Amino acid sequence: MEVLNTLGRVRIPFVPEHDGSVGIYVCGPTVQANPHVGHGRSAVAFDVIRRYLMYRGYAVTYVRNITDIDDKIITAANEQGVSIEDVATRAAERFEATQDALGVLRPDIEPRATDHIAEIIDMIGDLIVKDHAYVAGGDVYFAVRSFAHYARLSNRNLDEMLAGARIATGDIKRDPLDFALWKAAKPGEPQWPSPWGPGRPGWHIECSAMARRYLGDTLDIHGGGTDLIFPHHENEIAQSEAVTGRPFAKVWLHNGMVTLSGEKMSKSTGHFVDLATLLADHPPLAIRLFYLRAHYRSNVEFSPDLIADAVASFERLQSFRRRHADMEGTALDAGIVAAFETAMDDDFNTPVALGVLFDAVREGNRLSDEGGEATGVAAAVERILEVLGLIPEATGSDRLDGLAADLEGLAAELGLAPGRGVEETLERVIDHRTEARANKDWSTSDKIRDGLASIGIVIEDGADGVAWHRK
RNA sequence: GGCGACGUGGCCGAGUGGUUAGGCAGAGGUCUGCAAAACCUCGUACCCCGGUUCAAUUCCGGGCGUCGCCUCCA
Repeated sequence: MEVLNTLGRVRIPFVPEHDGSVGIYVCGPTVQANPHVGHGRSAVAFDVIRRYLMYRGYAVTYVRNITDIDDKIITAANEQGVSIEDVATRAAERFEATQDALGVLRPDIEPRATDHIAEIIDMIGDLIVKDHAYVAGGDVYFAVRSFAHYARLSNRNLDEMLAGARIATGDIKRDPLDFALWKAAKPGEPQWPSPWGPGRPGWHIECSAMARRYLGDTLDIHGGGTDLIFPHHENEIAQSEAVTGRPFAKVWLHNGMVTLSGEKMSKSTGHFVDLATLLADHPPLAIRLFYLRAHYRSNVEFSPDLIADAVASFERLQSFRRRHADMEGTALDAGIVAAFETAMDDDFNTPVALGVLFDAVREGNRLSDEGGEATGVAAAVERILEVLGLIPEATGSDRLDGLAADLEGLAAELGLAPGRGVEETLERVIDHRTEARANKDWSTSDKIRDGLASIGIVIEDGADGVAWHRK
């Protein structure tokens, strides 16, 4: 298995620190507002990486933080006249709802910054003792120049950065590039006691503290969006390595951005599409498929047409699964599985993996059309879909929940008594149509099909009977 | 300006020094009462200019263009 490490931009074999186990830390959201399509992309990218590592037999510990204290949360709370806990809790709930819908597995550990103030304070204290940080007023800053490897991840030159840096007037920092580890409390802001006076953590330190707490000094994989490379991940490296003297992460993986008419989606500019809305309007896993069509590292353009494209593509997979259900216990087609693994071993190349998947789908359908044995192919398809997280919850799409009244109405129109349950009512309606077809009463037959379609039930006449599914 | 990524058929999107990516859309066909689903066939694509090579979309150089980061950001 090979991955492209952002650090050094080199392809390297993936070898975890400890045999058989992998610790992953992914930067999660700052919970201040509703998630947009870009947040979903990042979550899905690392969810697939996690699932594939598990598939490959690693014991994965997946940590994704929630940053629940930050300037923007405070601003939002003040604007809405509620507490920061309210803002954070509500935003976190919405975030998790979208994650669930996208089929993103819950993290093994989901630490919150405000639950780790003690670890944060310890780490800052350590940095001061080691002369990598200094107190100024009630603030504490990291002294960037004290860390020789600073800016190695983003490949920047400190002096050139300085030339272009904003000069804040009256700055108490020793160097304009220094960043805050601890911010002195301002009136009306949430605060915690510390050796340097009451205050709150700066933005980057919580990730260093929490990653170390749960995964130790060296992470196998650290992930996040490309927009976090500088300064966030750069600062994490500086803080963590200055304390431990060990490499902070073996591998850095970064997902590309989602763009909208060519430009990055971004909360702050208002240039974004709300994720929950998108998920409500489409099969959520079709959105997941939309993300997976491009390699995780590239940027991906969003548009309604491209979503429609992904929905149609997803429907093809669904149709295949309906046709090839009940594959339990079947041996997987080895060639297909091997091709899938080759694709994923190559830096999690999901577009190629999807190519393998759709090749297999065509092959399976062809075999079935010819009356051949497609179970091995179908079982392999199912396995791949599982690893990619593209199998819908059984409880959702093909149940008749909520359609009882509609179906009974339809039955009544046809002069049929309702069945004992929705299923049976539908059965009676379909039987009635089958009878009509047998009598070549096409108008009745088509009317029933249209009626069912209008309540979201699709009828397909096949060689071996009538099949239905929900749209 | 610095750092990084990228320019592929109607759209999206992999990939390779010479041999089919894949998806969506489109055309024709098979099946079918019709429809849907499915299958078969069809598109000789690789920003421009040089260079290396028997051979370049793929390697090298230059140009043009797009995007990301350099400030909060997945």
